Amino acid sequence: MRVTIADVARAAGVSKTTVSRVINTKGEVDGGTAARVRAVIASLGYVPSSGAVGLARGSSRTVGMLVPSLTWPWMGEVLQGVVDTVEAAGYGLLLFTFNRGADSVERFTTQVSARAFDGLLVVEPENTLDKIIALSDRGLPVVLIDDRGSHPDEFPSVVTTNHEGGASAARHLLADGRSRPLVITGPEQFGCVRDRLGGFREVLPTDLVAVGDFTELSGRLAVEQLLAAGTPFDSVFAHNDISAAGALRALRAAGRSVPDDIAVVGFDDIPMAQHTEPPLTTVRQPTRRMGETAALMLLGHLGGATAQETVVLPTELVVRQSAPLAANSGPVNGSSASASAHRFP
Amino acid sequence: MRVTIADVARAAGVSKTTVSRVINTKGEVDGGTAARVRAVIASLGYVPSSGAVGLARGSSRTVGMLVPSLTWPWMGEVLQGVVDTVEAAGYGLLLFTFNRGADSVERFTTQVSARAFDGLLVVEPENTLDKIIALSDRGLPVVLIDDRGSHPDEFPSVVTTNHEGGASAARHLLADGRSRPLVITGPEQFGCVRDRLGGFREVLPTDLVAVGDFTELSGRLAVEQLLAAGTPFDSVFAHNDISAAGALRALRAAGRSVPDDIAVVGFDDIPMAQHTEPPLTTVRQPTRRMGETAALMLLGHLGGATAQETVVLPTELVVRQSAPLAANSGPVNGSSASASAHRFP
DNA sequence: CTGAAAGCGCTTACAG
DNA sequence: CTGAAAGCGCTTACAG
Repeated sequence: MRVTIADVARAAGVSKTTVSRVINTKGEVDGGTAARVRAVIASLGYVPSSGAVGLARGSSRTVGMLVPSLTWPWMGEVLQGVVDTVEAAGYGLLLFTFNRGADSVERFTTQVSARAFDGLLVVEPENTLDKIIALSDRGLPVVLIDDRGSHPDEFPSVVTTNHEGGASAARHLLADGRSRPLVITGPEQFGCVRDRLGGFREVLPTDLVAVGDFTELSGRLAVEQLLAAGTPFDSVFAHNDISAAGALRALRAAGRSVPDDIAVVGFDDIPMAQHTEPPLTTVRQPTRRMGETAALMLLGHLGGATAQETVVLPTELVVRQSAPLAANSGPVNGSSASASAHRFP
Repeated sequence: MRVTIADVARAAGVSKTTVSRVINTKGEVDGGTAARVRAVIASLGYVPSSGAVGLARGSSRTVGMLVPSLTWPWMGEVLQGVVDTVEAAGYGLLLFTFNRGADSVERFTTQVSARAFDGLLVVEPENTLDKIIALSDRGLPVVLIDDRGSHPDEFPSVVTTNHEGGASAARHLLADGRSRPLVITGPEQFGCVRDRLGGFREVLPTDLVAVGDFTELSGRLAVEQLLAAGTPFDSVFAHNDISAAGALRALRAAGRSVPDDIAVVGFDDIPMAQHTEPPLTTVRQPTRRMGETAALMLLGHLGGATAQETVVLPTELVVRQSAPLAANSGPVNGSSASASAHRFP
């Protein structure tokens, strides 16, 4: 059935050892012999069995990736960055999710111990950080894509500049003459939420802070409550684009004009941000690059490089109509994110 | 280092064969012996090496999945459906993309031949259908998630009711008293586009057809051109939600009210559809279930079931404000897709 | 009910 | 430059 290294050896009139050397370009092989072996490999369509190679070599040339959910709006970008990098290095990517609770965890841990992969990329372990630490302690190389800013120092991680991102939003609003901002945060326990809020307030102090949960509803309610209370405000900084969309909806329903009455800035720059009404000014997370960087770090580690520390990737303020460059400055081209991007180093 | 089956056998005072039998609950084993072996396995933390098991058994308990891109708005749902199903069956999922052209294809084909996985799930092979067919011919079980309606009969596939989906959009508009619809299609070569258009026109004939390419821009331009030409129309059926969003934007810019002047219906029900202004009535593709179903079909096939034919999953019209149930019937709750869902079998 | 042995398809010292 | 042999960690007839 399957063509094996033995078939190639036989057809080429050499030993399996020599075939192996040709395949892996390891050790000296006579030029003519090598050419002959290669010809046979091509004609037979021989491809080494990854399972056998892995068993013999003790590694699988595969990395695992563990994510809480695949349907979050920015997860696709992270994944794409990871897959591209991993594929380019000739590795495979084994994907796992943690969405069925204890059962998933159990199954996953088993797969790990089975050495189905050589290293692991993790997004947001949340309640499973201890499990991951245990795996890491057992010798599994791990790199964390830390979008929650949990700052564990057990393993290298890739994070973004949440503090500076918050500050950039504040500077933008300040430059636009806004002085009474409402901040709609995510869950308080997240490090990224504290960082974004801290960075924002350092530039533009405010006591109008509504604790949200990253949902559209929480953004809508925050604005509705503030409007109902009659508290004056001239801008909104939401900790993610989804809750910013909720804020936009509440403002529209209340007849407030964005950005004339109220400017709105989000966080993430998910695809939807280009399609809200008006298109959303937002602090872009470099999600794809975070994926690429984490994969590169892990591959480097597998290749023997010494484990790196935390790598910080910069956010980028993307200016669209919900908070243009100057107050009432008219329409801004919002369909091209990079064209209208404003970089803060 | 690693705990092997030999270590377990030694510690339990039995042969590797017996340990293997206990692990796989295969063949008769004395109850006491089995209990002892299990205790040793637990205390040593033994987990079989997946590579070795795969080599010995000739299968990897892993399925591959090949997608053109991970950042498309509905890909996350498909992936989630696949991963959930595959994980529940104790299989691993190896993910591949085709985004670096010939290079990716080459690398991928190699991985396949390396038997890194037992079966393959494919989304939209597009220009690589011949490659996939070749793999299938070589004995690799393949299931296609066919969102483009290319209808190849080389392997089993999961599709959705594009024709009926188009018809349901037309019935909805017709019931709302609309008679002059503009259809904004996707690329003409796609089977799904022909099906959606055909289904729509059977119910609501129209000659206002703009060939788009699934981008926001194409939706915007189609509407702008029709408005500029002064051609009257009272509704829009766009072949995906992105181009529907473009249509919404163009209508808003032109001062046309949606849905009072023009009703708009999209296709897909991507997350963004809930956040457009107004929220979008759309024909929902059961993307997650398509992923689950395809995975189930593949696993069944691997388990020895005879290969199934094409499985067709129904679309579902989700009614939101851009085209409510009756003309000018006022606000519809658009935040809960399923609550406001209208099923067509 | 249990075990010795062969075999899955490779890689890697070791020897020449 | 090349090959015989052991070994990676399992499973599976085969024999008892």
